[in-house]
Amino acid sequence: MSTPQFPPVDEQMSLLKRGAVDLIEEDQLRSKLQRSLDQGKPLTVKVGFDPSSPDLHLGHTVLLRKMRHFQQLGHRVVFLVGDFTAMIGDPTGKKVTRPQLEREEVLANAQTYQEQVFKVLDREATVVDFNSRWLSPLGSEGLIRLAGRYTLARLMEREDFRTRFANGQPIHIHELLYPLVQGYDSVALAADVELGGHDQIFNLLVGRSLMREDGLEPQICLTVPLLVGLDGTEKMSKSLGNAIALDDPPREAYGKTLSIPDRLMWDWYLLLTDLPESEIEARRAAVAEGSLHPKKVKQELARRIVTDYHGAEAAREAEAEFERVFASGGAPDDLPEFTIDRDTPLFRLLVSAELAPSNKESRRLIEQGAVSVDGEPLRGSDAISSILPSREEPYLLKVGKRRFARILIA
RNA sequence: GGAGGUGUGGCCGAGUGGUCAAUGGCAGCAGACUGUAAAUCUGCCGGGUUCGCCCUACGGUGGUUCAAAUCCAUCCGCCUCCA
Repeated sequence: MSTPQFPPVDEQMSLLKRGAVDLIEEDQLRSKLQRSLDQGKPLTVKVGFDPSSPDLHLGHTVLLRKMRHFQQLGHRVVFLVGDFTAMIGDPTGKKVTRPQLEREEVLANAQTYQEQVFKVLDREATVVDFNSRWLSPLGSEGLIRLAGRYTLARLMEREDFRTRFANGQPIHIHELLYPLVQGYDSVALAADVELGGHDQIFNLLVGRSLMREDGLEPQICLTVPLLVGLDGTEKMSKSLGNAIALDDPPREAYGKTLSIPDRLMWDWYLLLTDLPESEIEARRAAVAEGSLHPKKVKQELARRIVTDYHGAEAAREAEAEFERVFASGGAPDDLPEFTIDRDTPLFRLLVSAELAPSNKESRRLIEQGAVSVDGEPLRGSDAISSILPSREEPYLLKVGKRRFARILIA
């Protein structure tokens, strides 16, 4: 095994600090890096993942990219699947009746997770581990001993617990155990650094304390911000519908990126690309003084994001199509095609072609002037039951801005 | 173990016998406008319809009533307090 070549400490620090929220403690990270450089030994970087929701979006990649930074510098990144913690994690208790199945489910999720994660991470350089490896053998005795090493008062420092307690909302015991168990993972791995989202800072710090108590050198805690989603206010999350999923088709990812508020794109540049910060600043300044159009900058961002997950070719196509559809009112290339019986009234036709979910909605859309045939808008209550004459070539139907289909009248 | 509260459309939340497909907000959809799928304004926002109406829906079930989201019984879920 060859000795890894690490870049100079200052260079490492500047990459690692990019976009970080918390870095506890900066000096300690510096000396760890120095030592690793001197001894030619990589740092162990721990990142925990709860495999309960396998659909990754750009928000998750902020953390993944930071992991990637460590990998680029030659460090050892442990992708820790919280398979044990996920199994005790459900507070409603509805799922506890079938622990066997649930374990399978967790493992299946972890698998899906990994497939997506390696779009960002270097597969070769990633160590995948499972925390059940040490948490299962711990047993109830070990768990109680672990619980004896922390106090309620310290756990209640966590804002989440504090406010829930103050508001009379329930806090289940296992939730209190969570930070401890997560902290124990750090002890088990003897982590040099733990990364997480900013919301994880409390748990990361518990790991730091437990390590110190165990006589280990405490881990560095480095957090990254939660990415703000498409709406420009809430954090990106699938349930809020403001997310770009990693497996969103290129044109979706492209269009969604262009729809973010302008002010948000600087953060996205910082957190979702590796464009040097000086260049980001240069663009920002150029936009501010009016010499660069914000759309241009945002298009570049969208292109970069799509390129990362779908390749340069897909990004070019997505951009061309976006221009065609939205800037010039054209239609995309590959459209779903339907063959419809002749004499079908328009409102039924829309439903058959999956352009409207129900007859009622279909009527509404037509009345509101949302429907056009071959580029000609159809409007009004007369149009609802109108019938398209049959002909050789298919009709191009458009509903709203984004729904298209080709219709062939049988 | 005891006392009380609560369960309404995708979400939050009004409504306490008919005028309720159910006020309002959010989300969503559409139109106008725009560099944008942003912002703003306007409209729509359970389903079917021969446009008369009809069907489904207010935790589940059963009942009272000409009529129930609203009353009664029972069951289920969630929450709080006391022990």
